[in-house]
Amino acid sequence: MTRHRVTIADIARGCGVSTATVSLVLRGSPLTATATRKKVEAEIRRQGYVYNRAAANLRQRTSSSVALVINDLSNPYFAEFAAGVDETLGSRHYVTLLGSTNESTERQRQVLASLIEHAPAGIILSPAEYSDGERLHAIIGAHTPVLVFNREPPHADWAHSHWDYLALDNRRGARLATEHLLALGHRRIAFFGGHASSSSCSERREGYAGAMVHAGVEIDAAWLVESAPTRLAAAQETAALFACDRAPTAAVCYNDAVALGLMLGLAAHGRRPGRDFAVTGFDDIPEAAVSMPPLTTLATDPRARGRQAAERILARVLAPEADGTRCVAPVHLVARGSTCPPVYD
Amino acid sequence: MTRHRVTIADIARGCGVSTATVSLVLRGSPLTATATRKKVEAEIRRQGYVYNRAAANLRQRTSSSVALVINDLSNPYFAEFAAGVDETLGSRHYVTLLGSTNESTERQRQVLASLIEHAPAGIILSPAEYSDGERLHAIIGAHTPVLVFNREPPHADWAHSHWDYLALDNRRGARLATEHLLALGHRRIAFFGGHASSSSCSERREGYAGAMVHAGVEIDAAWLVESAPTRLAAAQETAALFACDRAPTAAVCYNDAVALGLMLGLAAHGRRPGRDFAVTGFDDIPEAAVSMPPLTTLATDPRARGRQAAERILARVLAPEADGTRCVAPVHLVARGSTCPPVYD
DNA sequence: GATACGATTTGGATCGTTACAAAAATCGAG
DNA sequence: CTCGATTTTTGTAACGATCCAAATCGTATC
Repeated sequence: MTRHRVTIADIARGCGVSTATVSLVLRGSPLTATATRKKVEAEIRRQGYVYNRAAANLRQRTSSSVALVINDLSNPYFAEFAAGVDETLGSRHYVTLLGSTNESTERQRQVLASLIEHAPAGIILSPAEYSDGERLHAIIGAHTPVLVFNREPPHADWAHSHWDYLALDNRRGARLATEHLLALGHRRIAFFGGHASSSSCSERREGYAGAMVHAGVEIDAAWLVESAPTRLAAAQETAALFACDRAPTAAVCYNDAVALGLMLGLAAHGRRPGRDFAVTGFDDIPEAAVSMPPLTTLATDPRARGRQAAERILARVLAPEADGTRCVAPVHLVARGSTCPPVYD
Repeated sequence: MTRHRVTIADIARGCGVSTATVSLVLRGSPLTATATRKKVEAEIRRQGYVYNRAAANLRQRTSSSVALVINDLSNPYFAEFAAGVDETLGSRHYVTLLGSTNESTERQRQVLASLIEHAPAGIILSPAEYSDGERLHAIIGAHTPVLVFNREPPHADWAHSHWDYLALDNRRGARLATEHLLALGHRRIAFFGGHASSSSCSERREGYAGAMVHAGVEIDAAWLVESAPTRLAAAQETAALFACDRAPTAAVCYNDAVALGLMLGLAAHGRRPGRDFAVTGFDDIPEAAVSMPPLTTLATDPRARGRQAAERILARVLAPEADGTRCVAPVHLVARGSTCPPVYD
């Protein structure tokens, strides 16, 4: 256990060739004679040599890692995203450097500073809430390609940076959900949950408002309810929906967690979601399909988003000078039991 | 963007000192005069230098990373575990190398081989199902400390290896759940879900059987039902419970996913969990608290387990020669609405 | 003003690998 | 056999940091 790590020098010595030759064999170069290659490979197995990629990266001024910084790993949506990222990076022989920030910008700063010292080829960043674009630039610098996922931090000067952006089609998703409810006959539709200051929430609100305006329905200010994007916070805000005169008969929720929380809250208020109140979510987390009632929501396929993010950052690594691109991933409505025609009190 | 990476040589040149001095400043050595330190620090900021930890690690023959290999990242339980690991590693200035295997031993082999080339200081491994201990040893070799989490692969020669092991107290957990049901008056109690070949499932079955025997209740073979440990598979196996004469009135489930699946399946069979059939889970995933009815289960605090795993692997890195240790983490019963007294048909 | 001693600074070798240019080995043709 | 053209192989200088021994700098002491 104490023996030093086996190096190519040990292999070279062990079978009477130079380190350069061993290196060629390791990289499968066609420059080596078959006989020597066989000999070297045998010695490698005999001594249990393992390649030191860090040394190779240093010499070649390359990197074989990509950093993945996630704001909330305990959210199944992001966990699934991370799995997708790792899947694609792994298949391209990159390794994933993980950092989770728990939605703390301070921790995000530390995590990024630490990861950058490992010289990742690129960074996939799902920013913590309230992140600031300028500040992120200052921490990361201009040398590492970045793909920002999901949220758009304010003050990010996209025009002049080379950062890429990947997000969901929040507007269209919320519009689809709203149109679905309108088609069922609802007119008093709330937009429930999320922090309006976040880009994803405001985009979803825009989609919702767009559909309402298009249908000629005026939005009552009391129908816009904020909450932290968690189940618990959402459940606690339920009462706010019924505080006004023209109480809504349906709600477009910020995401599935909020929708599930709202359904719990409704039960506590004696209303049955899917029977006398309609609810939609956003994300289609696994739980949505099996909740009671099953949740009508917008599928976003986080694992596919993860794969996509990995593809894009690797593409960017190969073409660092290209302008930053913005990509909006499609979402599609999955209608389930949580939506029903309106029932008025 | 094309400019080469700034190195300590650039800093040294930029303020007329040697690279050795810059290195001392970077490491906060007390050997440097205050004036030069100030000068060097200013130059570092001016040029936007970032430390290259890979180069330092190479020279020092150290490592500042720990590999985390997870069998199923999309399972919230493991995602939470990963978040705990990363939290502790980050606070100790280590970086997490992530690898997810999706329960495939083949992918696990690739992932481990790739991660080892990055010379992690240690590996935290939650093995894919059907992993083999000997094979894992062959892939990883004897030089990297390993902490195995959650599952115990067969053929692992713990006595002679230095590998550590961290698991949940599966036996006690299942015993607590079973005793809880017995105390409610149940006698016909099933053990539902999981693959009996896995170590965690067989341990839980032992705990269940122990409690039953202790209470003087004989177990009907028809009460032992296997299923893949997913919600869907569990829901589909529900019928198997009611195929026998003496149908059970309660079930101890392999884990929460299985329990939630069973509750769905029960509803489809016209039985109401928590009213006329009692169900317990294992893990206490966030969803358990908010399902309908809320699930009685065993809390294992996966984030704390993650922190614990990180602590232990770092301790092992400092003392590589010590014997491998086995540690069993406590679990505790959380009684909720899914358990009720028995109702016979 | 020479000496000594602690406080700072520094050249140069080194970690494990690869790039490059040049050397050595091999081979077929004349 | 010799010669030129291929194949193979190899010495050596990097990559960016750190270690170590030795050099340099003050400045207090006699």
